[in-house]
Amino acid sequence: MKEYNFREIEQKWHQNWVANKTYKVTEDESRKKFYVLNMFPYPSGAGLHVGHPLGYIASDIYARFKRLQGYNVLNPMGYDAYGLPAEQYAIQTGQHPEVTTFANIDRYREQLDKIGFCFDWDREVRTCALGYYHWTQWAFQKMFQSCFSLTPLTPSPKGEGEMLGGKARPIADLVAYFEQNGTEGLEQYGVACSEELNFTAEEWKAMDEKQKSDVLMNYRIAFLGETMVNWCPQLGTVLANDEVVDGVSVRGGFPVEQKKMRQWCLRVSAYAQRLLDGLNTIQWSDSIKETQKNWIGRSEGTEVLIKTTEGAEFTIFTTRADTMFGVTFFVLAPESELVEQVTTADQKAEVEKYLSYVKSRTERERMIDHTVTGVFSGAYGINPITGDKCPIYIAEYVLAGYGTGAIMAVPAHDSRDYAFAKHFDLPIVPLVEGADVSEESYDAKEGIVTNSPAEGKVAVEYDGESLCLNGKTIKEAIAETKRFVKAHNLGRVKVNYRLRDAIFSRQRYWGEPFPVYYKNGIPTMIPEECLPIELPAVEKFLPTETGEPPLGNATKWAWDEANKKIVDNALIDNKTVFPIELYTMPGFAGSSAYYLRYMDPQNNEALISEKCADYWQNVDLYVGGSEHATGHLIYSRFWNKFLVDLGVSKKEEPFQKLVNQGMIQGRSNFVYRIKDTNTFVSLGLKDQYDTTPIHVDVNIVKNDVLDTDAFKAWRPEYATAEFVLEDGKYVCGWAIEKMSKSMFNVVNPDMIVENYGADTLRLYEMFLGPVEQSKPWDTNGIDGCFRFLKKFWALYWGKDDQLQVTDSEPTADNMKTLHKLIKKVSADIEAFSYNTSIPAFMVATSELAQQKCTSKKVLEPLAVLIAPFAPHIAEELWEAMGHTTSVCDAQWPELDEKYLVESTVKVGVQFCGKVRFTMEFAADATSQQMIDQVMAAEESQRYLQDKQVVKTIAVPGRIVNIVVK
RNA sequence: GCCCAGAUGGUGGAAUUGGUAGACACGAGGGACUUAAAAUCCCUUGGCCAUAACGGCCGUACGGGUUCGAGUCCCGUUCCGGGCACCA
Repeated sequence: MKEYNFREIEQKWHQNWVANKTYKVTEDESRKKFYVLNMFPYPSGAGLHVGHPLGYIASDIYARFKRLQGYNVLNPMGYDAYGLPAEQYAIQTGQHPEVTTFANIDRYREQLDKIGFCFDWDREVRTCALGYYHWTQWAFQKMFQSCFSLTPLTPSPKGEGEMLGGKARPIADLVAYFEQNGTEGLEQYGVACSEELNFTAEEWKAMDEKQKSDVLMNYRIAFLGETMVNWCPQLGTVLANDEVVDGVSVRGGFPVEQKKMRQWCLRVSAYAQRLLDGLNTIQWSDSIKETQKNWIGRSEGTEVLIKTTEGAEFTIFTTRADTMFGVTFFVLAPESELVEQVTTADQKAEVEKYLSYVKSRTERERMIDHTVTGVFSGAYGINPITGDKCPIYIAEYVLAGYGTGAIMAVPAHDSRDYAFAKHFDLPIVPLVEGADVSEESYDAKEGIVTNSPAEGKVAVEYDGESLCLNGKTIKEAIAETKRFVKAHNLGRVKVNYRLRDAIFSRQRYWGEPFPVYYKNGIPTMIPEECLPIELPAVEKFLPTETGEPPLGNATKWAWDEANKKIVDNALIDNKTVFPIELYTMPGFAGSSAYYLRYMDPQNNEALISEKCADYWQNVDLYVGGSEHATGHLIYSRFWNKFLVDLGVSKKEEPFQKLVNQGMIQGRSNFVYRIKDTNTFVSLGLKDQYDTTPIHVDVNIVKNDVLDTDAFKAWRPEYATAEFVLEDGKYVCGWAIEKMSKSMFNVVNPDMIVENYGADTLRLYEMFLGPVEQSKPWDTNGIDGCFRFLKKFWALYWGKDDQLQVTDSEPTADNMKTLHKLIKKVSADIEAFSYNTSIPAFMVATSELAQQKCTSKKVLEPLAVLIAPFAPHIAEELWEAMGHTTSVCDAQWPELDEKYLVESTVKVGVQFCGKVRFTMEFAADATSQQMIDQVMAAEESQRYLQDKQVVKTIAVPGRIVNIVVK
């Protein structure tokens, strides 16, 4: 029989695919499109390990399957090429990050090519390529030139249907509005802003350029904002919220502090509602939708205006409007501007002391340490519902960044307020029937409201009406209070989101430069036709001595406005030549719209052409890790929605279906050295000695048995190692850990491909378990898949290297095996459960081998079925069977149920719910026929003896159960 | 604290969605072929009891429940993983 020479086969087909451009994709209106995408990798210096290709293989199978079904499949790949590691390497070595990045990309490409993916490499994108980041810069400028409002600021000519949740509009519309009305009446349009401003049309017209620029910044979607940012001193840059976990940076784990800085931001918060609503229209896992919902954090509540006895006023936000009668104090956030307005003269010293204490605490300390602290402001607020005067406190448990930075405290029904009240000995007034608040607060949102108002008391009257909530459920009480507050103008119903605007600038070198220059302090866009603005060369990649970002080292980084070009810094005169922005964009800038660029990667006129956008629409299947849930997957959705508003992107949601592949963990091996010796003891005997476990390279261990010679050669200090063996073998211990160099548990795909071939690797990665599940890599099982491919190969080859595929008619058994497989595999791929298809292939292969099937009518479709999983072997067999075109262009075999119809079925016969034996029934037997047959059967008699039949249950084709007593 | 997902042999994992639990693979044990090794093939492999043979009982983290019948549905508990977290 002809040997399965995978090395020869795979090399042959790699060359063939390149030569024939087998995976080239073009827009083809005559065929339905299907867009499969993987999260593109950051090309790190370590290269790919066996975990990386998991998602690529899964989506490659899907892409190949869809192509076989006749779809025009887009399955591209590229590189998220800007990033910290390359920059840090550059700082250490002076090597330009582009050099290391390109070297890493080449290595990635080489590794990827070995695995046989059907990527169309002509569509490759790199975020650091000029032709690519052109459009990142362009999108930023469009965001700068846009504001966001719920309804159009100009009457729309056709009264077009408005997008629920608002959309981006030209900032010019807002300027026109200001010219006419100032800010008057603006609130009814729902314009997203950093803070609410008030001016008249005259005041607007009287403003100078700088003032107008500052006002508009308040509304732009990409804006320069003075905000609290996550500053990481060790990294020398600010970070977005999703880049900080537990007060330290995700990359490097360095402490992060809060700092007020002027930074570029994206008004992601404006899209909060659309981001939330969109989740209902996409096929993502519940857990990731949940994560995004939490991150967006919508809460519906009420804002109420509170006046102080001193005449100041502030607004509080509450989701529990029903508890207005239980308010016993108010609390302001220490960072809030209200503190200054409210604090009385005689409490000023105390308050200042407290504020400096709060300032001294780091974000991390505040997060971990929840002890009750606070100070009395000296002022009292008047509860507009009850008329009661309650003290106003300042305390760090109230956050400035959420709601209005001020709350009403209801200690009876909020655990935080409760702790505060206990500490400062403030009254606690319960409002829910049966609630016991002597030990803790009653936070639950269920129960009947009482004590609102208390017996014998009457709430404040407005227009002859006063609020009474007694006897209502909490839900009803909330609704009633909202109505009352609104009706009497005491406040308004308000929705708040936890989602913050994204900080969009970084103090780094290796990122997209901003196409912005500063014209006498006014940030100004470099004209669109002058884009892209190329990242300038610098000598050093560190910040400058004066603390400016690395781009401050660039000598040619000034904008000549008249000549529209970049010139030497020396020419800056702030009349015609101006300095350019020194910040660069963050990592998520380039990765937010890359899926669109794949549709039309070479286009220099636009991000994508209208034609390509219309054809490819959005990603049908997106595969990637769930760790991007609150980062990339939010930013991308935001960015896409903005581009939809611009008319560039065609679908509200960029990724219709999302599959999160699990992480591949490492399986480490250990040897046990007897203390103070160079002798190693096998796992089973180690307890007899005093040993230290030592990580050993998993590549010199097979099935947990150490190759002792390889071990001696591994490191010089082990050259003289001695072993205490069990059964003549050295057995290693093992543990599941992260795959990393330091644990010597990294398994490289190249090695697997070298030893077993790409097809075996692909099969085995899928066989390991569900794609979505995290699991340890264990090379041990791979032999099973390799053996299977050899058996599969053997189906086609007879003696003397001759193909044994004949034109003979297939038997009924042959067809049954084939169609069972078609049914199973088609359903599995569609459901992304490849791990169960491979066993199906194994079973079918051994069945066909047993049947001695040689019929072309079976073996041809079989080769097509395996093509998505093991494309090389499929191509080889396809060619051997006389085809001159690629198996990729074959037709996915159609299922014919008629081969699966059984004349008889085997059914378990139960007595009293327990299966006692199996019986054959006619496939179309009715329940009654089955029961009759069971009753008459000889086997049944022992269970029926002396007993009475109580009940009979039969499901045709499934089960018969006789209950006896 | 709140929300989400999960727990099945020595191991990775199947189970037509309420109908013969443990497919398939690894590992282990036994055997065949071979001078030998590799490769290949065959048998056994959840636990306990039993046997010349048939067979029986227990078993899907734990405790209850619904049902003729539960790995699957419901209630409670434990453990592991993920998200959010002074968000009012």
